[in-house]
Amino acid sequence: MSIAARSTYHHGDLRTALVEAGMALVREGGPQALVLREATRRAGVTPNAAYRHFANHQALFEAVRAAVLGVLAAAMEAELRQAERLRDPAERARGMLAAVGRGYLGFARAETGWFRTAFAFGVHDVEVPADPARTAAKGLNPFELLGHALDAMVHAGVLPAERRPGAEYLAWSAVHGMALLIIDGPLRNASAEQQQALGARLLRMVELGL
Amino acid sequence: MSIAARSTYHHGDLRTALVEAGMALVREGGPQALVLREATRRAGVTPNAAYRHFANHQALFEAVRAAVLGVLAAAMEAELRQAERLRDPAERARGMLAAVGRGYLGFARAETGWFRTAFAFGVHDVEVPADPARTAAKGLNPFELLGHALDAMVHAGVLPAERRPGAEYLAWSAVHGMALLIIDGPLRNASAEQQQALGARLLRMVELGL
DNA sequence: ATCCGATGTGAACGATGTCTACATGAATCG
DNA sequence: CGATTCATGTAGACATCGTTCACATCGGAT
Repeated sequence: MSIAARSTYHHGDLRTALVEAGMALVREGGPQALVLREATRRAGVTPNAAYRHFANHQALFEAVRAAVLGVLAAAMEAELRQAERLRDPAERARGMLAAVGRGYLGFARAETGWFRTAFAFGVHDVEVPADPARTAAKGLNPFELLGHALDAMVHAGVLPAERRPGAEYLAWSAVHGMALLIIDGPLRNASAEQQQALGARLLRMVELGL
Repeated sequence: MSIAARSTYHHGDLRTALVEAGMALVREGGPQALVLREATRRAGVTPNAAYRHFANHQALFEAVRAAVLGVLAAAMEAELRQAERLRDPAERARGMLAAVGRGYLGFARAETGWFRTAFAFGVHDVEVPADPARTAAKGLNPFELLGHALDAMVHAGVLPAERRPGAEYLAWSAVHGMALLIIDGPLRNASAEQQQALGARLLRMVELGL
């Protein structure tokens, strides 16, 4: 449905075809790899056709980023579901925070190109992606998932309520920063075990220091 | 020395002229704003002249980044010098860690374009910049300054020695992540007071959780 | 004084984002 | 059912960018 030459004059659903081509480009190569002309090429269409669906390159990029954020959210939710099985409420709440962090870091390591794209030049507002198919049931974005975990911690008495406001920024800072150190920074050559160990230690630091 | 048309055929010191032009470009506009041809234009020189000093665009970019890292290190050292005045060793060690973090976050807020450039697509190895004039006496890079502060904490008994190894990654993660949230993320619209308060709280979290 | 290596110039190529004008065809409406 | 309209795609062009190849110019070593 992407590279194939099309018989009909109209494409059918060029918009999503372009976004999907963009996601493929960006998956390896990161944000720089999103070149409008190549995306149209893969969709079997003239470069200008893209302008019927996106105002410019940046608009296409934002659409791709939104889709990528949906994938990230799904990865985080997958981890969350495991933690939610824990019986003890305090244990579960702590597990949820760790799960959110693990999902985030794991995604950064496994899908570097996508991760870089998701946060290229800023986290922005982390909008919920428009495509509901790619989003999990609740439709929460990564940031909201983190808030969810923190709420659970307060509810379970693991985190004092007065420290709840703003806590997502502290936790997110730590995890996001480590993700960058891992994919591009001094930890990029560390073994997977070392990376995971440091990640776990970071999450303990956050939990302790919050 | 930059825009001026030159009378001599040879420029004199085109290499540093290009780096300085690049720094100006990147200061506003961030990494994307470093366009080779514009840098040569500002140096009053033909585009190809750049290739006598840099293998390609990326090489020029790396040179600019190195210079920017030097400025960042200087900003951090300025903050450090204030903390080093404290008498009580424990107090001083803790103050040094906070100073390093403050310098980092302050630089990110004050020089967004430069900060983005310094860490565009990865922290890499954070090399010491080649230009000694821009570097402070010790010639330490940002990462080493952080290690310095942590060493002081161990020495002062504020940080258990067994937790020292790897601690720079945890601290850097937190501070770097928050810097990104501030310049591009959900905290970009927060007031300077809120940003500073969150920064201070983050640093307390790190100190406590390390 | 002469040569030569370092440095800068000139013209060109392919690629990219984007603009303006034109072509096509599916849906709407008489 | 046929004409028209409007969303969608095409054609061609432009400015800009990074980069290459051949040539020009100069300053310092011989």
